[in-house]
Amino acid sequence: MAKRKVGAAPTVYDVAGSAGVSIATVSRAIRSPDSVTPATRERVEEAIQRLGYVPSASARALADRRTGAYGLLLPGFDDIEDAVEPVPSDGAVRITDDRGSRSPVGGAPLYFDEVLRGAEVEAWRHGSALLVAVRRGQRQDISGRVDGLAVFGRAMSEEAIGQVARRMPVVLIADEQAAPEIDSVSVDNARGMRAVVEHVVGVLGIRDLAYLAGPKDSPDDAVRRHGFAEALAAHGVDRRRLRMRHGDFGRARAAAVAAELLAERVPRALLCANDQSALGALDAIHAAGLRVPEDILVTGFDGIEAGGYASPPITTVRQPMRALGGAAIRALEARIADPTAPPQHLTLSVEVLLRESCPPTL
Amino acid sequence: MAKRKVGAAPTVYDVAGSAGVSIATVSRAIRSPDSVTPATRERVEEAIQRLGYVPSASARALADRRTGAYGLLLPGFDDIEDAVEPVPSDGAVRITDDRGSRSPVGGAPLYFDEVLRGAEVEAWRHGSALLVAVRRGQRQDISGRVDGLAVFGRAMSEEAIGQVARRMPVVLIADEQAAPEIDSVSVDNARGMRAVVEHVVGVLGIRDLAYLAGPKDSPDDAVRRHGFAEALAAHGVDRRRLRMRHGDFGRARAAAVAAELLAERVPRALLCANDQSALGALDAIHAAGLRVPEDILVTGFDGIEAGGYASPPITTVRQPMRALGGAAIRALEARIADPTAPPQHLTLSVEVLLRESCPPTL
DNA sequence: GGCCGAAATGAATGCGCATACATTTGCCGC
DNA sequence: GCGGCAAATGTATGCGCATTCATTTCGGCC
Repeated sequence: MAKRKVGAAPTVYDVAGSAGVSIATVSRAIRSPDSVTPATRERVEEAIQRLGYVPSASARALADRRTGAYGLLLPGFDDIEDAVEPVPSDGAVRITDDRGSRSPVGGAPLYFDEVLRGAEVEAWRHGSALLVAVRRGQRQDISGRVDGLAVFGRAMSEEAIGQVARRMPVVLIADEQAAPEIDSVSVDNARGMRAVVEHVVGVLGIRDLAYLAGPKDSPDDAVRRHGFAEALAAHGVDRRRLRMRHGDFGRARAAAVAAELLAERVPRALLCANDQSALGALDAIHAAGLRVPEDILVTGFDGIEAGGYASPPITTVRQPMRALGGAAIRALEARIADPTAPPQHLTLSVEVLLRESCPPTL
Repeated sequence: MAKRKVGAAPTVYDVAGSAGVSIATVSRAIRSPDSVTPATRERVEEAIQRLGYVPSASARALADRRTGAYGLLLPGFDDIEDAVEPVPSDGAVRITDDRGSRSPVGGAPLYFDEVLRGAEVEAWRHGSALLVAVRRGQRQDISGRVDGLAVFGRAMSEEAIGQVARRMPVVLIADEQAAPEIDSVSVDNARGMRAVVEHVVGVLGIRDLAYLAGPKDSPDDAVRRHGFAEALAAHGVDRRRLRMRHGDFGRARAAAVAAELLAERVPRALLCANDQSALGALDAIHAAGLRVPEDILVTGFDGIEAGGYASPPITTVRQPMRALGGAAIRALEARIADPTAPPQHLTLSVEVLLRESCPPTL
């Protein structure tokens, strides 16, 4: 057994010594097994096993001039910025009456989980690792750690994106209004929303709609709003009859805004820019003593899990989250393979899920 | 401006040349600004700005002998293994009647998202990055990329964990039955479940219970089951009157199992090992035409978002997911700081959220 | 058996950074 | 104005690996 400092991870040198070959041979046995005699290869592999050798990704990255990792930048939320103090169990279990509160446990939309998994699987398929970062300030430190960066819409300022894009491939996720020269993958928000409106207006024949939009600075929201407007126009619905309010994509705010809107007058259908808003709208509707779908129809957008458990379950537009994450990584890989190709903008198709809050027929 | 190959990322050498100093000074200006004259520091910083220099994490890791990254290993699920083919939008939007299906959109529990964020925040607070991997085979390749690994319960075989633990700190998340010599962080499953039973039996005075457990090989489930049994014993409830069935922590299976159980006889309360199971139980209960909580009480465990949106909202035990992730990273940091300390096993406290499915009083 | 070319292997170098050690600069007091 | 010392800066080396180029080994063939 080769001598090496205990505690330190074994290196190629240890393996080489142990197998009685040079480090070059060890390296080759790993990277291009065919370029090495079967006999020596076996000796090397045996030594690797024996020592429990694992190549240092850092050294490899340095020599290769690529890190073998991609970064995924998720949006942060105010309450996410702070570390949460872990409370060790002291034996007591707090018991809380949580009836009526229905507070979202995390506060943050949990739907990034799916995107993350999609991205991770694709990255590893390609032999790369996935680094995750949550937006916080403008840290671009990750750019020194990865070969490419997938950025969620609004997770990074345009300026910061431009900075990073100068030194490595960047792909924008779910941000259709992105700079046209930067690759992007998104879902077909406009068509999704249009399909919903088509259903409500075209199929159900309802012309008395209201729209609960997202924040004014959200690109997603802008696109959905646009799809909404298009469909209305196509059906000759008077824009002036349409009432629209802006929320913040959050449930609480949506409930407040919806309440105002209902107090004014109850529309036959309330279309919401996302599921969280739709859940908020339901809160307000229930509070007003109205029934869904009898008195008012509600639709959401995103396909979050909770939407299917609401009462009634919310008609929504399901986004292919997993595929979105995978597509983002593929876009990075493609960009690395051909840095000179024109910018790619991939749009994934969505699916309308008709549920009780806005059924197939009335 | 210093000459450098275009396209290549600038290095310390470029910065040094541009600022008219040596690379050592550049390095110091970055790492320990105080050890450098304010004047030179400014020159260096200016050059860094000008060139858009970002240190190579790989080179730094090599020199430092630490990567500055932690790994988080999430459990994978069968359907996660495969990459999802992105479907480009062809203009058509599929419209599906999704009434009654209530299919979870992703299939996978989305609650890792919270843990991930907790871990990421804590890691970055410490100046480290977070690498995410999804279980798939036994790949320990990540061990060459990180300084420590946080492993979710069941995300890795015991043997593989032992392997990795030989070369770097490992902390187990939510796996209380873990090898005692490996650090772990978990939530107080036993006390949480016990508190629920205390409420049902002690406060509500119900003695006719059934338990819908998770998979037999789940450590989490074992612990919850144990807490359940303890509380029963404490209240002198006859174990033989208790009916228990094993599910798989999934909703569909739970619905099937619960249906069997109900067909046999309807208990006054059905306690479930997790929220997904409780949702499944609700499905079966509704299908059987029973009312919750009038005919039967239901409780879950985990505090997933959907539980709060169910009809009725499900009483559950909320786990501090975010804190759990943060605590895992802290444990790694502590272990790195003192490799010789005895194994630490941190248990975070949980909270019972009483909601309509099992209210504070009847 | 000896020669030649190809395959296998080894030696040496660089990737970008941190740092130990060497050198220079600056400052103080006399 | 100079010695002496501390602070500032520079030089050189190694981190672990991939890879180029040099060297050795092996086969085939005459």
